[in-house]
Amino acid sequence: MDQMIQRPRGTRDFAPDEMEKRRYIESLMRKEAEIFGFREIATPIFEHAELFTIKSGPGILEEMYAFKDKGGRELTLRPELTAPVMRFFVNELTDMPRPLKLYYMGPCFRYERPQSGRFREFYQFGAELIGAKNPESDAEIISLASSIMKKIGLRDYKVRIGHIGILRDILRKEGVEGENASLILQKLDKKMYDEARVVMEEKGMSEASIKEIIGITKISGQQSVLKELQSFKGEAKEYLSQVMEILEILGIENLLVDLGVVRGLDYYTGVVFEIEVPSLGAEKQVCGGGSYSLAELFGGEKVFSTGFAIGFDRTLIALEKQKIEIPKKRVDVYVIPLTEELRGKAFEITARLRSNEISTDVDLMRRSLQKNLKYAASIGVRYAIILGEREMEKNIVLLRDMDTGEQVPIAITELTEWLAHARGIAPEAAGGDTKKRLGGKLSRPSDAS
RNA sequence: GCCGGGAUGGGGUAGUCUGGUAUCCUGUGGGACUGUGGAUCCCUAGACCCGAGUUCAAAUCUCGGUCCCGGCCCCA
Repeated sequence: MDQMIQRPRGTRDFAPDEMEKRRYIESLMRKEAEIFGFREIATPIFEHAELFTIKSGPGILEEMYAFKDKGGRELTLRPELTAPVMRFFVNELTDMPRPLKLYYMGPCFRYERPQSGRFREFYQFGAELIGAKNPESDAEIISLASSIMKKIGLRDYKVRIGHIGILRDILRKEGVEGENASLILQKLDKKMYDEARVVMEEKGMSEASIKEIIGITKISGQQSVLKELQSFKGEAKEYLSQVMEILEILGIENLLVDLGVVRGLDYYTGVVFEIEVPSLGAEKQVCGGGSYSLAELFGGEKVFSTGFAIGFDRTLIALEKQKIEIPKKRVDVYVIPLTEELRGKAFEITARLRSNEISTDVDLMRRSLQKNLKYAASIGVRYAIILGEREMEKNIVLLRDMDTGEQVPIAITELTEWLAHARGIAPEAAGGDTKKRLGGKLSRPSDAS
């Protein structure tokens, strides 16, 4: 016991109940992405560290699981998925028809201090739409992200949409670009207006522009707030209006224009958005995205893209807080032989049911009937099949409905067919009247999955 | 990197202040029970996060570490 090996800090094990829930939510996300015409891709768990330092600077090495392999290569476990996807695109997918609509799901790793909704190994679900730069593409991406949230049953989420170009344009007019602009945007993102003001003054910006910028970042509300931007009539404003219009036509809910959404990253070029669940507290952001231009950083031509990444674990926490119901998976049948001699018969029946896609468990502990029934109940099986010598002489078994306790004899030859009906599986060998024959004898659960 | 709260069988807990044989619930395995109580009763196994120190004696006190929870910093 003392020598038990602990799981590394910030990682998790997932028990069957939890995996069932995770896979279920994941499948809803995938399904939605595919309904939108996105196709799945996967990239390696580790990459050259350079892939990420190019984009974010050498400072992030501190926050990555970076290591040298036996060939002396500087590698790292991937801290996110946008860069790998763009590398993949530049390397091998540039000749695919545009726009490319890709989605992905997988583990990422960051060497950070774990806290609520924050782990060292965490999962991201994301999508990228590559090769288009127009309002409808941004709307498509935002639409997918919010549709996923809706589909999985999340309530109380807000989609905050901004446009980083509006702020960048004003800064550019004042001659502030690159690093300096990023510094200011970072402060604004955290709503540290006083500090942002100090920096802007240092960079020699006019009082009017400073006031305007701070004013703009505070603008948030329905689409109509865009009208408040009267003094500013840039392309960006028009672009954002169009995005909002399309989203409205698409019927997307919980939208909020919020020009304070900044995302302090250099490569974001236009529309940026976040989805947050306020009840989550400090780690309330469950999704972030926007349009960007990264391909040229990895040696490709300049290609505009737009995408998002959902923090899968946080999203799950949000769903758990609102006590969402996940359909429970059940094993259909548990086969119990009453004597040693019947064990072979039990496996025979088990194999036949399994080959007909009826999920079947069989006694592997040589337990008594009572213990077996108890076990069957505790694992939540739907039907128990009891094999006894008396019935076997007549080639029948006892079929027990574990929910109701009802028990009926049934011919072995009819077992598969009957269960297939009860489960809602279309039986191969038609025989549709079997259902009619036996239908009244056992109540059939309505939640057949 | 910083601040706070924690860690006792698989899960949940009592005991810790005030040092002395570790409590209860639940779950696991088995039995009563050899063909039908998913009930009941019984039995078995199973823990003081790790290391050092103080002490006749440490789950308990001291120090160091690990991990968990929450909050900062950060969040590509």
